Amino acid sequence: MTSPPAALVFVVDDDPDVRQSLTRLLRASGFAVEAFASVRDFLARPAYDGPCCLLLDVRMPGGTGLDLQQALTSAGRLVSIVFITGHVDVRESVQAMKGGAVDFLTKPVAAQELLAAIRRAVARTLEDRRERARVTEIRERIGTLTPREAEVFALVVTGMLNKQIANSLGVVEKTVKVHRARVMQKMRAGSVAELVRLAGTGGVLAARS
Amino acid sequence: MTSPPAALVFVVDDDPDVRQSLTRLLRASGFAVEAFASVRDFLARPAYDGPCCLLLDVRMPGGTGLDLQQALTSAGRLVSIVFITGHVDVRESVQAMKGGAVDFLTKPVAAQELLAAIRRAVARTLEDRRERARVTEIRERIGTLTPREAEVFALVVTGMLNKQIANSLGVVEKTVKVHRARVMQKMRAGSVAELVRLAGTGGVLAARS
DNA sequence: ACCGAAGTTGGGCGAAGGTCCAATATCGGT
DNA sequence: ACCGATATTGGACCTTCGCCCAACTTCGGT
Repeated sequence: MTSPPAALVFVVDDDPDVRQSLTRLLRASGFAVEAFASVRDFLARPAYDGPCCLLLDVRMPGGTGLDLQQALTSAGRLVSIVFITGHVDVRESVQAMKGGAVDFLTKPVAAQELLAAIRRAVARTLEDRRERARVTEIRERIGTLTPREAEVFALVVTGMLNKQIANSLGVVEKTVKVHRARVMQKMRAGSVAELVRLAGTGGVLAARS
Repeated sequence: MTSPPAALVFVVDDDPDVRQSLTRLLRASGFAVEAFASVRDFLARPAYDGPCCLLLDVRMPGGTGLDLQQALTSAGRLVSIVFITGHVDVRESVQAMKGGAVDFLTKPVAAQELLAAIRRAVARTLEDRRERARVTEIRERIGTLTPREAEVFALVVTGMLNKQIANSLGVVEKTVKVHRARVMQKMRAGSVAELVRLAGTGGVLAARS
């Protein structure tokens, strides 16, 4: 479709012929491709942070695709996965899907089906990473708050008035104002509404008042 | 575990023997069970809003389990599903999992595995329904807002000041105050923070200021 | 023609929030 | 012992908000 490579697809399969044909198909469809013969080889490659996805054989000597899926999840490496398998094993497919796989296809794979799955996987990778980037950004801002500021922050997003917060913390209202102002600065919030939203996506859950 | 039935499990399978044995197993484990021979029979039963889940055979004459899954989703009937199948079909399992199934088991099923899946399904049913109930409640409150109030509502959760909202709507600040007060009443929000959270779970997405 | 809901505007008052100014005490690290 | 970060408090000033009172217009249904 597009002239420049739409995304990078990592193909991991122990069968050279399969790698060959998958690579050809994907390249013909405008994707960049890097093929690996084993999970080990793939993990040796430095993480890629552009648009990409993983096309993964399930059963391979020296580390299965499901293991790799687990490993990537644990390591926090967000790469959406499309599985391909030559063996008919429902248990494996279910585990893969539970683990967040985008799709789980059986050989022989219809080209259109594969390409559609790949595109969805690339899109999901991007979306997941965007989301995580947002959360990380907010968490970092929260990290710059002093303990006291963090307390005030948590109470402000609860909807408490400065006076109430002051009572709750055992200090004077004026002090709360100072902390509050600093919180707004550090969190780069222009309003309480924004602050509440930041708290939400940042994981600072406000208890019901 | 518990003496009173923990939950109601709907078993749908065309094989009488399977229904029999599943029913026996589940009852022995403290679940209440209702068994049906077909999708049609199950759909004839009025919806149950207590803790429950669906134990569903995939292939049956007169409507497959996957069809039922689709139908329930479309109808907005939240019942988590555990599939059981006698046929090894990866495509079916993947579709089921994509459709939100809790698990997809193959015959013969290990009792412990089945029970664990059932418990997870019941828990998810409850959780999903609680979540939907919350959203519905909030949507209903939003529904009581007049058009103008809804506009003010949307702008307030953006973090705009009354004065800015007034300019944006071409009215005087005083008017905005009136609408705003009514919004707080109708939405039963005690603070802007609460209002923002209500807007979030209610689907009123505040554009970035 | 009448009535109620919705939208609008007015005044005034007290509470709350934001922003300047400046000051003090404590604690940990240099 | 000194310094910077943190936490604390004070005052003054202005803005903003929430809530009380009341009033007017428009629109749609009875």
